[in-house]
Amino acid sequence: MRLSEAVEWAIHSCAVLVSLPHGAALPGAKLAEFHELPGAYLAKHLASLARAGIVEATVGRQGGYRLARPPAEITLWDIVAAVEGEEPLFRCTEIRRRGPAADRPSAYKGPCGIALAMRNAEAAWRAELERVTLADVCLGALVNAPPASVQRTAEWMAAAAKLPTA
Amino acid sequence: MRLSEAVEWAIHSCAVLVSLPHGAALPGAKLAEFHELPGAYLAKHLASLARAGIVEATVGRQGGYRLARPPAEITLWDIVAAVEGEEPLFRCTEIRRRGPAADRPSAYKGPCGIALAMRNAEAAWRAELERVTLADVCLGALVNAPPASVQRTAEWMAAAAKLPTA
DNA sequence: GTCCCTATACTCGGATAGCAAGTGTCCGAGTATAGGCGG
DNA sequence: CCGCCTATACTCGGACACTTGCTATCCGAGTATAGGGAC
Repeated sequence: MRLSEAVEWAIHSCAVLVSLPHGAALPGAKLAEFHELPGAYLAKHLASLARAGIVEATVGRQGGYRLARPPAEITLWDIVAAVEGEEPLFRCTEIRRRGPAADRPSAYKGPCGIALAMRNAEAAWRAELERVTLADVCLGALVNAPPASVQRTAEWMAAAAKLPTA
Repeated sequence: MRLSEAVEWAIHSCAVLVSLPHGAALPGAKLAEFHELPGAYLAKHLASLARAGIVEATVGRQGGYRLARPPAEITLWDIVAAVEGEEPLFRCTEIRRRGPAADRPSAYKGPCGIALAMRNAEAAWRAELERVTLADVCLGALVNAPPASVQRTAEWMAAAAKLPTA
């Protein structure tokens, strides 16, 4: 079992959008070009991010994507949940209520202990993802990334971004 | 994204094996019958548990499965890892090193911050699963399960288990 | 009665199909701009 | 010269094929037992 590759793409794409000038927009095709990703497929997931209210999409000639909230208010969990869905990793099918030793369904009061434990573990995972914001990862990237890459990113962004009508 | 249904089967099956008399064995077919599971498919995953050293498999007429360790020394993570594999949920493909703004690969010193954050979250998930042992869930089940079900389980087990040659 | 041998019945394990979900792609609906035309 | 209108180019969003991995199944390799026969 593994997370969809699109999760990585979505997080990196959001990180790129952080350095977008306020009010500007960046087309999905440019966003895909920045990481050499398949544009059409990335667009599919950018749409998911838009539905989740993480990014805003504006159509038309000057259109594109921009963050819908400040980076400090977007957590990694928000992005993961938008791309993968909020459904839990573990789904209890209540097999304990089946088989030769099963009692009538109404006799099972509390939830299945195994499902509970799995749910707790998922909650810990989710809590850790909620603790990290987009601002955090961008700050870390800005410190660790090669200076030349930061420079080129700024230049590329200036050329690719669609500035608002001033 | 969701975990394989076999994870639930494996945990419940191990929980059943806890109440097996010491030295006895329970065939995979019986184990499947207890939860009305597809026997052939469950066998596939029981083999995984055996490879991981969680259960022992003995072949032959009196053969079957038994736990390889005391229930208190088997964690939920052990079972999940055995069934799903130890590969991380999130796999970083280093897309930051690609595209127009990328620097030469050797310029990227530390690991990708996003991958690090995802890995931390997974570690929290794993830690929570390692905190819960098979003994824990069985104790909880024994308390919460309907008494009639516990009774029937004991009877069924007495009939299905293959006792060691005394 | 005791021992040995053989046939049997039962076990697990890996190799083989079917299906759902993730992956990848395309085209249509909609909008802000750019240019041409009229006043 | 200025304003309006139209055609254009560009955007996103949802509908359509393809590949990977989970789901399900079967048959073969191997072993402890049970029974029969010989001593």
